Amino acid sequence: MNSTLKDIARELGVSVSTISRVVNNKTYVNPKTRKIVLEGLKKFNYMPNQVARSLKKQSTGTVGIVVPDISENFFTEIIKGIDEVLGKKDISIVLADSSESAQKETNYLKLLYQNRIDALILATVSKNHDALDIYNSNNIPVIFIDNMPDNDHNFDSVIIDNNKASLLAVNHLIENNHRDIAIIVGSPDETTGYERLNGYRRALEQHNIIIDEHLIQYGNYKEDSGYQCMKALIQNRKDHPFTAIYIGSEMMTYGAIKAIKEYDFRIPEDIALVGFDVHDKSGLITPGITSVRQPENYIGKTVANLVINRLKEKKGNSHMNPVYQHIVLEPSLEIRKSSNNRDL
Amino acid sequence: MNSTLKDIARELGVSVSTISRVVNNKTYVNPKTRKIVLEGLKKFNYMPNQVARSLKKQSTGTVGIVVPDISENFFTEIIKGIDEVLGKKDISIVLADSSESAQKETNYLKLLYQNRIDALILATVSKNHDALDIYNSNNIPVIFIDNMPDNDHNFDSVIIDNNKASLLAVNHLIENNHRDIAIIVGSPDETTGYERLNGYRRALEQHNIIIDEHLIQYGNYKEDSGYQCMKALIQNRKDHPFTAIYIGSEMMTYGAIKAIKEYDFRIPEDIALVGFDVHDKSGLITPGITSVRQPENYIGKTVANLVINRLKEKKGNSHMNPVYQHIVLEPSLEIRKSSNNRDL
DNA sequence: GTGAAAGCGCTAACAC
DNA sequence: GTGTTAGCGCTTTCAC
Repeated sequence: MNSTLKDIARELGVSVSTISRVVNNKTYVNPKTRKIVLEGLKKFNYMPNQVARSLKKQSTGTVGIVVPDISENFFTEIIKGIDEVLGKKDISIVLADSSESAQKETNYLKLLYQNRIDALILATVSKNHDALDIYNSNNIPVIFIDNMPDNDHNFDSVIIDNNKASLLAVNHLIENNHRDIAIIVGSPDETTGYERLNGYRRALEQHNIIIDEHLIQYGNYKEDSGYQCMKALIQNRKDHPFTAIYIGSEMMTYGAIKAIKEYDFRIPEDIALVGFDVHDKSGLITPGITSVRQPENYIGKTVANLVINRLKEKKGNSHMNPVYQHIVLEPSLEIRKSSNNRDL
Repeated sequence: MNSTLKDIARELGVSVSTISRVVNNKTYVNPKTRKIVLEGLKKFNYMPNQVARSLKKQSTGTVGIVVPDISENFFTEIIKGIDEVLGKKDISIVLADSSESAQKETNYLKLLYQNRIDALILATVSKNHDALDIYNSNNIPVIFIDNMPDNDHNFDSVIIDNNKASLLAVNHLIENNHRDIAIIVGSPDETTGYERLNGYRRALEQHNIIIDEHLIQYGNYKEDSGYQCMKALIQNRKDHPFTAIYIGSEMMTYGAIKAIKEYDFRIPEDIALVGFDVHDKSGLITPGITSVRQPENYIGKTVANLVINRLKEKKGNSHMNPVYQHIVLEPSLEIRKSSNNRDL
């Protein structure tokens, strides 16, 4: 069995507080006793009980992360970035996967609160954030990534400029002589859907292209919805023709391509394509897919530093700086074969 | 601020223990007081402090998972399987990424112990498991996945039959008329390396093919090592010719293909290829890669059920059943274009 | 059926 | 420089 401070204190004939002092080496301890204690700790292989510590200190040294899907590279790369920074500060991470379910997300928010995480990083899929009230009222920092919350902004956030992301994508297609450009995008209830659609509209308007609302399809980020949306577009092609498509997520991109292939259209010759967040770890995806990319690692590091600052503030004043930070990072466009038919 | 049992007790004029009773609804409580208490709990939006609970109960309801790389689909799919089962039992998961570093792994084992996880699921990259002694002596179940520990087997495990995996892969190549088959495999210090190499040898021996030791390359599971190993094989090709290659991990497979392409060899015409754990989420990898596949979701669920059983045992006897379980699951072979040149 | 009280393992005043 | 003690929030035994 594991020994506690009390056990060791009894054994060594010193008080618990003395041992606690050398374990945490804060106050000065007589070098002689310190040595005795250190040997005792080693002998008993003392491992502090973090649970007891957390209870006493009212802080667990843990931050919670909730994402919709840990098998998406986009999220795992962010998590790694976060981990790189927080690990150095001895802050542990508790990771939860909401499986794109608002209900599960809410449950996790409660669960994590009960576990008294020191801060929360949230890639929300929900419109309702009442579960965050308890974080607010207990002064626990919450930082949004990927998606912003609906109404009030009592939280920090780190996202990319989704509007600009779409401008990059659509302008690129326009430069490649496309004017009839369709889009498959997430629900406008989420900022990632709303802002990306916005950018699409703006790009077209800037080039005086009249927007055909039939070329706009709303998906749910999953592969099958990309497939279904693409099918719908293709079936309407007679009345609402298009030569290019812009798709707002990785899995929907793969689904859409599946549909395109089923109808024997060629990419990019018949349909030029720009995706979003496409990670080709294999380097073998054919055709290479032009895609909007986000700086995942940097997002992760930025979020982590924000967390650290918030935690530092809290230790100081006891009240957080009420000015919330909304950090907006730059997306980029990775150009591959799928969009390039300038030579036709 | 958050209210505690004490706060609410004072407010309602009942004792702390009564409230605790209705919160956990174990003992019978007078329906009238129960009602009063329930209303009070709602009014104050009571959220139990899991830290205090854990300290008192000497159990956190949390299991730790340590994997070498959360961006590998192999691991995230396992984690999802685990989560599906444990989530239903209200057991939370703490996830740690050791980044393929034995040092980091050891640190996490200590950290997780200090956080008093109730059980540990470990995909080890280390040869030294001294850090697990403390788990052993405190009766905390440890379950290995993917790799087995070096010497003693005081732990449960859930792995696939790696030997058989190689038989599937190599026999398939032999059936496609290959006899000079190279291999890139993980370090023989790990069971995933050792057993996969073993199976490779056995398959060749069973077909009376003399093994050319020069065709055996040891990598470290990362992409670049696949690339380097493949390059080495190609450069020795004059003296040690081969027409097919079997590669023991996903990222090494991609690295190896990169090298093959650099030398302008064709797959499968010049070099037929079988990979391991290749996940093609896009469905667009060209050529399609024949690969050994593991039942990740099922592995996850199996591990989770083992955890649950161990925890149940512990609650009962206080001593765990000393018979350790080593569950071995079946790999399968997913056949695609990369290995198929039977028609040549 | 309910309350009082001990105690999980630790930290941090406060005394000396 | 070190020990004593209270208490973090909770569960659970033991009285009544």
